[in-house]
Order: sequence, then C-alpha cells, then structure tokens
Amino acid sequence: MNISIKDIARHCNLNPSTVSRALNNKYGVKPETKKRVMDAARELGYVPSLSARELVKQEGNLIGIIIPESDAEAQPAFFAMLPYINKKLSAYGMETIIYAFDPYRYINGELNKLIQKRRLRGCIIMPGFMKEHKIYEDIRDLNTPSVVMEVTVQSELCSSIHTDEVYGAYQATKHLISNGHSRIGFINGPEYIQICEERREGFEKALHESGILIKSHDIIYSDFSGNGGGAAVLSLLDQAPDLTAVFCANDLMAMGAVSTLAEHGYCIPRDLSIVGFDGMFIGAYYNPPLTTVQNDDVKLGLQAAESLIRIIEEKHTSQEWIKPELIIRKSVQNILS
Amino acid sequence: MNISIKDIARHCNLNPSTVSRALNNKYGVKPETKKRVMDAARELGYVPSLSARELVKQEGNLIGIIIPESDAEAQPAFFAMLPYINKKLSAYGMETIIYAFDPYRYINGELNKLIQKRRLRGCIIMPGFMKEHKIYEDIRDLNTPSVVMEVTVQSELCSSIHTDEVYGAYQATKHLISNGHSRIGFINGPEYIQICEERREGFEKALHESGILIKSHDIIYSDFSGNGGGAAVLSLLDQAPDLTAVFCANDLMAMGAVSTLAEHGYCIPRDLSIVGFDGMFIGAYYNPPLTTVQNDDVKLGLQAAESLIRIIEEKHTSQEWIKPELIIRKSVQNILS
DNA sequence: CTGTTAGCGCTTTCAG
DNA sequence: CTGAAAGCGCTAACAG
Repeated sequence: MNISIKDIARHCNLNPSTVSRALNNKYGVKPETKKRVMDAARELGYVPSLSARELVKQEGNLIGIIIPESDAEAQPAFFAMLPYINKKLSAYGMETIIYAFDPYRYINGELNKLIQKRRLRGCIIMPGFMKEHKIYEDIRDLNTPSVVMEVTVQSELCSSIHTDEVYGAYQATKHLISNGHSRIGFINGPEYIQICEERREGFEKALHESGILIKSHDIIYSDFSGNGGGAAVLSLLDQAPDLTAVFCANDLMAMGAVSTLAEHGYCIPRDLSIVGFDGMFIGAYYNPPLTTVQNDDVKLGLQAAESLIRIIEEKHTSQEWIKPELIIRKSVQNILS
Repeated sequence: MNISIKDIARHCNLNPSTVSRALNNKYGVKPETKKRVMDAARELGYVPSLSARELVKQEGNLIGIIIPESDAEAQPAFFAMLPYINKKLSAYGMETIIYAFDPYRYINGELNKLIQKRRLRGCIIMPGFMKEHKIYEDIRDLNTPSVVMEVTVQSELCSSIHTDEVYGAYQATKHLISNGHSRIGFINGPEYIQICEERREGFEKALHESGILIKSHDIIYSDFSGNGGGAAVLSLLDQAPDLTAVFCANDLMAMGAVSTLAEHGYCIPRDLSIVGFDGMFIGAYYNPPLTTVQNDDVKLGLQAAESLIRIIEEKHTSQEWIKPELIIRKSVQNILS
C-alpha cells in the first residue's frame, strides 16, 4: 500500500539496489538513470521507510531528549532550549524524541534500554535531575554519544554544557554591592541541586571580595517555586529586618517574593531591591521589570546540539561553560548617596 | 552485537517465532516455556528493536506532535500541555516525536510525508498556525488519526479540541462589568488567528448583553507579545482616556501593559483594571497578581491524548470544547460605590 | 554502471 | 503448543 523502492524499480526496469543507490547519491549511477529514478520517486510519491533503513543500518537519526518528569512550570530552561536544539539537530538530519523519566522511579539501565530499543543516535540530558541521580551513573557507561546539561560526567562519549553559575551569581551580587547594598539576603533553591551550590558560591565570593560578612541567617533555602519565594522572603526579612536587598536563585522565587512583598505593602525596589536568576523572558514585563542573570538558553541549546553532533561525527567530546549575562532592569535601587 | 530474539531462541532451544509469541503474550505458549523465555530475555538483557517491529507491522507507536516553528516565548500553551500529552500517551505505550514546521515555508503534503516516513500512528497539531493554514487542508485528507487543537477540521479520522474562547472572554468581560466598569478597552491578538476572533466575540457579547455600547477605538489589535501589549495600552488610552478597564487577549500583553503603565506612573488596579487571558502560571506571582481567564492546559493536553487514542483504537472522533476558568486575583478594582 | 543475493530483527501465516 | 518459512523495506557486498 505504501509505495516502496521496489515499485520504483519496477516502474523504471531497474533493480531495487540501483534505485537505492540513486536515491542515496551513491557512487556510480549513470546520471541519466538517476534522473529517471528521481522522477519516478516524485511521481509515485515515494517516501522512504525510516524503520527499514534503521533496521539494516542498525542506527537511525533519532536523538533522545531526556527530561525529568514534571510540569512545565518547573522547567523553563528545557522549553526555552528545545526549539533551538530541535532546529539545529534537524539541520543535520536528526529528529528528536522526548522521554520524560520520573526521577524517583528511575532504575539503572533504563536509559540504555531506551537507547537500544530505538537505536538512538545520541541523547541530550536536560537539567533538573538531582546532582547525584542514578541516571548520571548510567551515562558514564553509555556507548552512545550524549550531552549532559548542568552536570559534569566523565566519559568517552559524553560532553557537558554548563551555565557558569558561579560567575552569574557573582555578577548579580556585585551589582547589588555596587549599588550600595551590603546587607544582602539570599534565597537559594533546594540544596540537593547542583546549580544551587554554585549560585551560592558566586554569591559568597562577591561578598567576601568586598569584605562583607555573611550572617548565616541571611541565607535561606526554598524550593524554586513562586510561593516558596514569597514565603522565604518573609521569613528572611523576619530574621534579618535590616536587609536592603535580596538575591533569589531563580526568577520564579524572585517574582513570588516581589508579589507577596507588594501585598504586604512593600514597594520594590524602593523598600527592598531584588535580583533574580534565569532570565525568564517574562521578567522584562514584570512590575517592576526584573533585574536578573540571564541564561543564554539559545546558545545553550545550540551548543548542546552542536556538541552532540561533534561526538557523533568526530568522537570529539568537550566541556563548555556558557556565561550568563546580568540584565539590569528596574528591581534594584541605588542606595548610595 | 545487540542481542536479539534469535539469541534468546538459541539460548532456550526454541524457534524465534516461539520466543516472539512468548514475549508478546500471544495465545498458546506453554506457561513454562514462556517463563524460560522471559528469564532468558532478562538475563541476556534483551531489548526489542522497535524499527524491526515497525517494519513488519507497518505501524509503530510514535505520535507526532506538530508545532509551528518559533521560540518558546510564543507558545506557552504547547509547553504547558506537552508534559501531560506525553505522559498520557506513554501510558498507552506511545512515544512522542516533535516536529516543528516553519509556517511560512510549509508545502502541501509535507505532513503526510512525515507520517509516512516514520509510519506515525497518529499526530497532534498544536495551536499557533494561522486559521487558514495549508496544513489544515492536508489534515483533511489524512488517513492517519489526528487531533487538532483550536481549529475545527472536518474529517474521518480527525478530532479537535478547543478552548471555549467565547465563553472565556465573556466571563472576563462580565467580571469587569460586575465590578462597575463600563468603559472597557480590548487589546486583541493578530486578526488572522482564529482564537482572536472568538475572544473578541465573547467580549462583545458580554458588552451587548449589558447594553454597553462599543466604540470602535476601544478595540486595538496587537501581536500577543509583551512589548506589543505595552504599546497597545498606551495608544488605546490615548484614543480613549476614559477607559477604566482593559481586557487583554493574552497574559503576555496584559503583563506588558501593566509593566509599561507602571513606568508611566499608573498604579494597577487603582488607575486601570486589567484582565488577561491564558492563565500563565506566572500570573499568580505577578505584581499585582493577574486576574485572568485560565485555559485548562492539563485537561486540554490530556484530552488531546485521549481523543487521539480513541481514534486509534475505536475510530471514534469528536469535537470537544473545554471551558476555561476565570481566575480572580488582584488586577481588577471594584469601582462601584 | 547495474544486477544478484543476503540479511537487519521481528511477526505472521501455515504446518506439524 | 511449537517449528519452519516467508517477508516487511532497505542496504551492502560481491559479481558481472
């Protein structure tokens, strides 16, 4: 029913293998017969069967995108990157297939099974798994090209792409300091996530450099959610009422903080300066527009795709760090003078 | 190198076909041999090759998710639904593969080619294509199950899921009216998008019902973007300074409006009431928390997946309308009294 | 330059 | 209940 290579062969009085060669631009096919084949293919509406090709070549053009299962709210980065990954990959003839793993039910070997059953050409592991998650062990033993985001995995066929979190947090904190703030709070995300550690490191580094002492109650851990940020800023301010600025480890918590603060009669940035992290596009339309550290999701996504291609084509792995950029908007007040 | 059904057969002294039957729970396989096969499969680490299965069955378990190519900012709905679609589908043993089409370069037949080359089991067309886009013609002639979102396509194997936009816009406008507003502006999205027409219809319906006259300059068309919303609200207010409320056809424009208005010294909702549409989760953390019409993306996504399954399994198509819900937060002021 | 042949891994008759 | 054999659509090795 679906027209196949045989139909073309019959139609052109050729052997299927010749048709195959013609279709795939292989060596030595008379230009004329090639044209005949191409024309017939078009005319008959031939569409190659990828499963057949995959079967015989034992390898396809599918790239698995692996994400932790959760709702959209929790993974802005994934969605920001996906279109770019998808596009770049398709420029190399690859297609993407998305798999969501429940991080709490993951069992070792699952990833590998997935790869085998679809004969995946490679995979990209999105951020969001805990830093010591089992999946990273599996990746170490993979003999399939892979790119891991935000986590470093040492292995033959695995590259990783990171945001330079320390740098980003450092920039944010420096910005606060240079605007006259010295009593700065920090609302961090869950401790068991790698990037949280790094963002904290950057925060502390900036403070140390400026000789500002960090009191332990200036730092609070929350859950990266809007509500979490709102609750956190309140208890932070309760513990340390003299804070003039708060650095939030993501934009969502920053917005949650601003929003609850506003309901409590605060005016941002007049009463408290806020800076976020992530650079969600919506921050530009926030009230006030949110000063934040913007991950370069476009670059991150593109780089992930390119790194994967490099492993596939040249077996060349690498570790890249992409620097995020401080975007100064209106949520920080200059309190010098 | 990859272990196959033959290896199991050899290992168990069986014929590959028996192994196949055992593995697939087919009729008549002695429970004992079945167990032997299962054990061997586990022991040898057998992983079935989907391409082989697809090839012989001429059908796989892949569902194509079709989106218009653009960056994440432009398609919050897609991302909100994706996790639910993905999960529901995988509960039925289906996997999802994402294809982004450039809406301006789409040529007729492309979708069908895609389906053929991967022998897709079905596909879901996400919102975002223009209402008269060629892709919808192609869907009409498809002999593959499909579900279309936000657009109605009449066809044998095609269901569609809609948000009841008219209802949503009606609710929003009613809410404004019941809070005492009668001079209400409307910032709509691009005219060539189907949902914009419907949202406008709901808006006008509510106004008519309450005997409120609509002046033509109370309605302005923008582009669904944050910046667009900001610019639109300014010129709207310029044309009609007596407006006390503005209904925006999406949250992004609503936020853009609030944000630029704030920079111009307005205080929302004191000086102007705003209601959005979409129910982006971030609206809850907006300043002020945004009153909006919330699309039930969870239900929408789940429904899309279920409808597709129903076509696949029972050839049963349907047209569903999902009612969005007015979420009352803090961006509307009651001006009665 | 083109045809022949074999086989990728699996399912599905059809026999036994 | 199990085996034998054919074939899905394609590619690759080897002849010619």
